[in-house]
Amino acid sequence: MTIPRLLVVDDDAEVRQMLTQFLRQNGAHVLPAASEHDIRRHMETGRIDLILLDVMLGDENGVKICERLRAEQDVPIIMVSALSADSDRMAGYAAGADDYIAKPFNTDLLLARIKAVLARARRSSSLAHRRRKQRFTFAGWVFDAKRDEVISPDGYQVALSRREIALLQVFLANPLIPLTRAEIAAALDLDGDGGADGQGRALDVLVGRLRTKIEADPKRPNLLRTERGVGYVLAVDVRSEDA
Amino acid sequence: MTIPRLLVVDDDAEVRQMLTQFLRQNGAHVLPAASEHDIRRHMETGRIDLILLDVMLGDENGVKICERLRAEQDVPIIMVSALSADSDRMAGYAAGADDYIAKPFNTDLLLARIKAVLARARRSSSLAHRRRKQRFTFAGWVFDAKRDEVISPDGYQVALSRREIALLQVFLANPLIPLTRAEIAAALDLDGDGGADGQGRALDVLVGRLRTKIEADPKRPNLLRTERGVGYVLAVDVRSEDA
DNA sequence: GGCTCTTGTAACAGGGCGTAACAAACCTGT
DNA sequence: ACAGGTTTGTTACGCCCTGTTACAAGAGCC
Repeated sequence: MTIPRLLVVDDDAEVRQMLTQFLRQNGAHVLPAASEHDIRRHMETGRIDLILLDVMLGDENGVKICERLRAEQDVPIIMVSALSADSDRMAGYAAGADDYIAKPFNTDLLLARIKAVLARARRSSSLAHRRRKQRFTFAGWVFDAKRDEVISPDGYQVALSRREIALLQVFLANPLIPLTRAEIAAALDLDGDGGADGQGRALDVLVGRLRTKIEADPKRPNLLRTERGVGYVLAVDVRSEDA
Repeated sequence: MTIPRLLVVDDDAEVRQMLTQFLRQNGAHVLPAASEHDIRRHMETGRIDLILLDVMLGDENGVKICERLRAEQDVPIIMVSALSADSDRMAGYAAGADDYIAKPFNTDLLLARIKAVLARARRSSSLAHRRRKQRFTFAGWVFDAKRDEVISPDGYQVALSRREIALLQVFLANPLIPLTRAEIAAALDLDGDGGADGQGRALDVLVGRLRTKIEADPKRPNLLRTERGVGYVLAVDVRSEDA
C-alpha cells in the first residue's frame, strides 16, 4: 500500500551507501543497517517489507542472523554474499533465505529478484497485511490507516500530508517510548540527522507542522513532546483496533 | 507436512528422467511433463505445489509459459535454463518465476531451493488458486474483462475509453502494489516518462481522467492513490473470478 | 546574568502533480 | 472521401508538498 521498505544490511559503509542510493532511485524506502542490533531496532520501529542481508558482517554471522530472524518473524530475506560456492548457497537457503545472490551482482538483476520476492510475499499475504492494525485512537483523536485520515476529538477531519502521516505512524507504533532523531529519521527515510549536525532540520520542521495540526496548543505540545537532546515522544497511550 | 507434488517440465527425456528420479528419491511426488499442454493437463487433474520449468522446450518458450501460468494461477515456479546471462535471469524473474537456476546445477542446491520456495509458499498458507480472471470487483465496482465494461457500485454502467481500460487493467493486475510511472508507462506503451523529465505528462492526465470516472470524489482519490515521487497505487484489494 | 547548545518556526525555493484547454489523431456512418 | 464526434497526447499554469536556511526563543550550565 505504501512504498516498499527495505532494510539493507552490510557492514561495509561504501557498499551500504551504494545500495541505498540505487534502491532509493528505484522507488524504495531504504533503511541502512550494519548489525543485527540495527536490524532489530528497525524492526521494532516500523514495518519492514524485505531484508537484504550481507553474509559477512564483521564478527557477526549473517546465516545465523537469518536463522534467528526467520524463527521469530516472517519477513522475506535475500542474502547477499561474496561466497558463491554451492555449499554457501545451501547454507543460506537452509537458514530460511528467500533468495541468495553472489557478489558481485548486476544491480538490475538484484532489482528483479527483489521485486520477485516482494511480489510473491504480497501476492500470498495481502490478507496478512490487511490484518495490521487499521485504526488508532489516542487522546480523542482517531487515525484511520486505511484511508490515511485523521479525525480530531471534536469530529473535524484534518488533512495530513504523506510525510506527516508517515511520521504519525511511527509514533503510533511506539507510543510512550522516546524515539531518537536518528531512529525517526531512519524510519522516514530521511537522510540527514538534525540537531547536533549542521545539516538537516527537516525532522524538526516536520514535527512542527504535525504539531500545528494535531496539538490543541502547538506552543505547548501535549502529544508530541520534545525529549531534549534525544528526540521526541508520543506522550499518550494509543489504542489500536483492526479495521 | 504432506508430500510435495512437483511438476518437472523438460523436453529432454533424459534430463526429465534424471530429475524425476532424483527428486523422488528425496521424497517428492513427481509428475513429468514435456510441454505446456502437459502442464495444463496436470494442473487440471490435481494439485501442484511447484513447477520446475525448463526454459527451452523445443519450439515452446518457457518464459512465455511462465508468464501465462502466473497470470492465471498462483503456483510457485522455478525456472531452469542453460542460459545463465543476467538478461536471461531477469526475463525469468520478470515473467514471475520464483527462482531461476542455471544448468548445470548442483542437485543438492536445487533441492535446497525447492525447499526454500515450498517453505515460503506453505508459510504464507496459499489462498485459493486463482483461475483465469474475467471479472474483477473492487470497492463495489465491477469490471468485466470480457465486455470491457465497468459498472459502478450503484449499478450504473460507465463508459471507459480504451486507454482508460488498459490503465485500469494494469492496476487490477497489481492491487495494493505501488507502480512506478515507468512501469505503468511501459505497460501502456507510453513513450515519455513524466514527472521530472521534460516530456510526457500523458500518464498524469490519463490517471486524472480515469479518476473522474471512477472516484467518488476525484479531488481526494481513495482508489487510485498517488505515491509522490514514485507513481500510483490501487489502494483497495481486488477480487477476481473466472467468467 | 552571560554563554552555548538545542529546538521552534517563518520564509523560501524547487519540484511533483492535477487539470483546463488545445490540437492532433482516430472513428464511424454516410 | 467527408463531417462530426470522440479519444488521446501536449502544454501551460498554479497549487501543494517538502527540505533548507536563517534567525529567534529556550534550556541548561557556569
